[in-house]
Amino acid sequence: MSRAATVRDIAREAGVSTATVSRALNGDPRVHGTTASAVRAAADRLGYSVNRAARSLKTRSTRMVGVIAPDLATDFFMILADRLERELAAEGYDMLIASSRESAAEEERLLGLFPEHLVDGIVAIPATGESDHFRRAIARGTPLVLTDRAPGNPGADAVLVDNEGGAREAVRALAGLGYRRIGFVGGDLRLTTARERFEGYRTALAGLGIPPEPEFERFGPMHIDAGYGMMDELLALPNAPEAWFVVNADTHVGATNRLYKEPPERRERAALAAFDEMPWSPLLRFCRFAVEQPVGEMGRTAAGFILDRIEGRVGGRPRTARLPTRLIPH
Amino acid sequence: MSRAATVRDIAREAGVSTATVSRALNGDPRVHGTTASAVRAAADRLGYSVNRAARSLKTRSTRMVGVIAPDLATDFFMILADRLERELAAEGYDMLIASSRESAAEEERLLGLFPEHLVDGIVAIPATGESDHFRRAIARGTPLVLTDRAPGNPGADAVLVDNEGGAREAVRALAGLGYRRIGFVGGDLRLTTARERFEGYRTALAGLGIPPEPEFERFGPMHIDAGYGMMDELLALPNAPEAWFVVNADTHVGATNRLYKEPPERRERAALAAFDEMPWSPLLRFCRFAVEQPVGEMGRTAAGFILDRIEGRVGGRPRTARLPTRLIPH
DNA sequence: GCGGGTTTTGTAATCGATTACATTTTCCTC
DNA sequence: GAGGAAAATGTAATCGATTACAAAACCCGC
Repeated sequence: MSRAATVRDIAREAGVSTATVSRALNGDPRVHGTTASAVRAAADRLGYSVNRAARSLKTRSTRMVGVIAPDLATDFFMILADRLERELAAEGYDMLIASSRESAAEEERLLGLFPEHLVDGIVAIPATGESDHFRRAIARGTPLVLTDRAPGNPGADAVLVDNEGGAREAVRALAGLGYRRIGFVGGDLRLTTARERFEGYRTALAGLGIPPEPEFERFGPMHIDAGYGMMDELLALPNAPEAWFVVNADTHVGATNRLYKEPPERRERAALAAFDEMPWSPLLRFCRFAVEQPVGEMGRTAAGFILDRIEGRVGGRPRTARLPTRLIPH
Repeated sequence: MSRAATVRDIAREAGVSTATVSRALNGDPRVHGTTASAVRAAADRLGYSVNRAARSLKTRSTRMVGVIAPDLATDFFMILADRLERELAAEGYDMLIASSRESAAEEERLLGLFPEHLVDGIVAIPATGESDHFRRAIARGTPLVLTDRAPGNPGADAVLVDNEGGAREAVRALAGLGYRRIGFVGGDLRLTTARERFEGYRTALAGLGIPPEPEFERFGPMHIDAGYGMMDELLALPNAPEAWFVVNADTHVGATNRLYKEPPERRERAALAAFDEMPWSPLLRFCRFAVEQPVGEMGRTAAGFILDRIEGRVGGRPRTARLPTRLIPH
């Protein structure tokens, strides 16, 4: 392929200056209608497409928002990204996603890579409990919104859900079915989501007058295998729980998988309540309740926050939204 | 925030020229070790980070690969993206994802947006049966690799799976359980995946001496709701199938959901075989077989193809990889 | 301490689009 | 048709990093 056409080429082709070309193509009302059409025609003829590197070098804006997610294959993150994308598209912004692969170091690298004139702002789903790199990014002036998790207090806008309340409700609902021995299949307590859901679990038990039983509380990475493993340990206890609160969708799958291996009489009585309502949640045998997160609302709020930052509509004080969950019986 | 530091600032700070700064920061062996350290120190002191717009304007390369997926919330696409990302990261490339929202028009827009000096090449999962815009992108010189689906024959490299064989095997396996009345819960035949899987279904029946029954064959968008609807229609037939081949993970969820609503005696005998092995597939009640796609291998192959194109290691003739699936009994 | 090679560093052009400022053209009104 | 405001266009600087080419510094043996 030959060299791509530039404004210069169009200027020559249309017999005008590069200034006029640039203005015509960007819809500047100052160029005469006739000239504008001629320029557009020339651009079409040459198959012109703008060089964004050059443009953003000059304008310092890209109209793109970057999203950093810990993992591309985790449903919840991508559903959130999907909702966010719709909102941003409606405002004329494009969205780019990159994965931090659950690593704070990689996250920091992306936090540096993205602003280097690739995106105007960043929406991140923090990968770990680390927060210093977020603080540094903000100090550098990067418009930043955290979603789902908010480690430390890096002074960024944040869009969160009421994890504590959601978990509390779910555990209460299990108790409402008559269960007293309720296990906790949890996540790494350094993650705010995992910690808050654990607090909800504890609070619910306290409210029900059930003393906490440390043996019933398991923690691990919020993945399928860990869910399986934690359920395995809980089932091995001499006086095992019969109902479980499960911290998210992945652990839910793992825990369910493990339960399937139990003898029928034990399975019969098993009941789960899990965070995250997924399309397949109602199909999982033991799932009695799911805590639905307001993903659409989260996307909408995050889009609003980041656009406000980018377009400078809002001052230094960080905003936090804490959205309610909804308990869904299955 | 004040203006970000530039090579100029570093040059002043370190008492050298911008050329030396650039060379030092890019590890050019021609700069003296002592000078290089001094430059790096100055850069650190000023909190320098390169302006990629400026760099790629000059170098015409970004070491980034763009991925266009029809939908961010579809597991299979994101798992594929995840595997691809790992491969690219290993080669020092970053990956950016954007969603075409199942629209050829949006796909075309991204196909134009991405190369404008944002990425060096594109890996796309085509959204529709359209292929002209892919052809045009290639004509423009954009390094492009198609995955999963390959509409038309746009002359791009493609990484595909043996959809026909996978579906054939799955239907045979259902027949092996004794079923003769096997329904097809399918997808839009304009998509190569849907079409090839349908061919596999037909071929399997033919091989088994079972005459095709058009009433048993349903087509629609490959989504949960459509899966539910198609299953609904199939169950309403006077002499309904008792086993079903389901075209992908989403329709699988929908179809299963619908089956749950059937009276126990009918559910008892129901059996499904579905394309896509997901973590939760073994947990779905009626799923007897899943066709696993070699996602890791697809990512690896796609990464190899696109990097070969970007780095000009391969000529004009497009390459196609057709990878085998694996039947998994549940 | 001088010629010739090797390192190391510097100067200035360049990538392509945007835009401040300057200039020309158009269009009224009197 | 002169004068002046408004509209349209042009000139050239600019964004920040890279790099071709030029120049300087250093090292060596004799």
